[in-house]
Amino acid sequence: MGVTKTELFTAEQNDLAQVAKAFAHPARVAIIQYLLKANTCINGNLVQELGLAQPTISQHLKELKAIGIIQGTTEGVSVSYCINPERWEEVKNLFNNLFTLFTTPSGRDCC
Amino acid sequence: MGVTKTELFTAEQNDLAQVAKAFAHPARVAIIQYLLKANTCINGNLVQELGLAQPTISQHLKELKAIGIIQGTTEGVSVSYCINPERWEEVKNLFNNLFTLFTTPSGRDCC
DNA sequence: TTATATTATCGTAATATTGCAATATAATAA
DNA sequence: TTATTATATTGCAATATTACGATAATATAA
Repeated sequence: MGVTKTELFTAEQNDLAQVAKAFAHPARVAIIQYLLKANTCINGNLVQELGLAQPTISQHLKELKAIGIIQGTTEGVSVSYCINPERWEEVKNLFNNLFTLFTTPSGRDCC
Repeated sequence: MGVTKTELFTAEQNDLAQVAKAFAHPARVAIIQYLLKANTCINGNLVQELGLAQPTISQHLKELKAIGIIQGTTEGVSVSYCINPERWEEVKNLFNNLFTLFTTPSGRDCC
C-alpha cells in the first residue's frame, strides 16, 4: 500500500496533516525560518544558504508554494520569495487549535 | 537517495521537522485529538474509533510514543494512552517559536 | 541574434512510509 | 495448565519522499 487512507478522516485532520508535512523536513524548516527572519523577499541566496543542490531546493520551494505558505514572483531573471501572511495565519491557527485543546488533567496523574 | 541530509541543519531544525512528521498523518492527528479531548487515559477504543487495522494503529502509536507526545502504561490486558504534558508543552513551544517569528511587513507589500 | 544567469522540470536511484495479514507476546480468566 | 483478550512485531507489497545530474525554460545583457 504506502498510500494514506485520507477518506477515513475529516477535512481538518487531513489539512493539518498536509500542512505538517510541509514542516516535516529540516530544509523546508530552514527555508521558512530564513524567510521569516529576512521578513522580505529573497531571491537566489537560498541555494547558497542551504547546502543542497539547486533542483532539490527548487523542489522544496515548490512544496511550500503548493500548500500556500510561501509565494514567489518573478523579478527579472530571479524569483523573489516571501511568506504569505494570510496563509501563515491560517496555518498558525490550525496548529493552535490543537495545542489549546490540551488542559492539564488536574488532581490526577494519568498514565 | 531518499535520505534526508540532517547534517546540514541545526538541531532545532531537525527536531522541529521530526516532530512535524508525527503530525503529518491524519490518523496520528486523529489519535492526538482523541486523547486531547478525552483528557484521560484511553485504552483500546482507538482501534474502533479510526477505521484502520490494529497493526496499523499500533504502528502510529509507536511513532507518537517515539517522539514523546504520548505515553502508555499497561493496565492489565490493555494499555492506557494519554498525552505527555511536559513534552506537549515543548512541542507547542517549538512551533510557537516559529509562528511568532512572523511580523507583518509594514507599509510594503512583498511579492 | 548569441551569451549569461537563474529557476524549473525530467528522469532516476536510494530510501522511507503506509497498510495489513500472519504471528508473537503479555496479562488475566477459567 | 489452557483459553481469552489486547497489543506488539514481523514481513512484505504498494506508494511516497529525497536528492541530484541533465536539461529545459525564462529573462536580461551584450
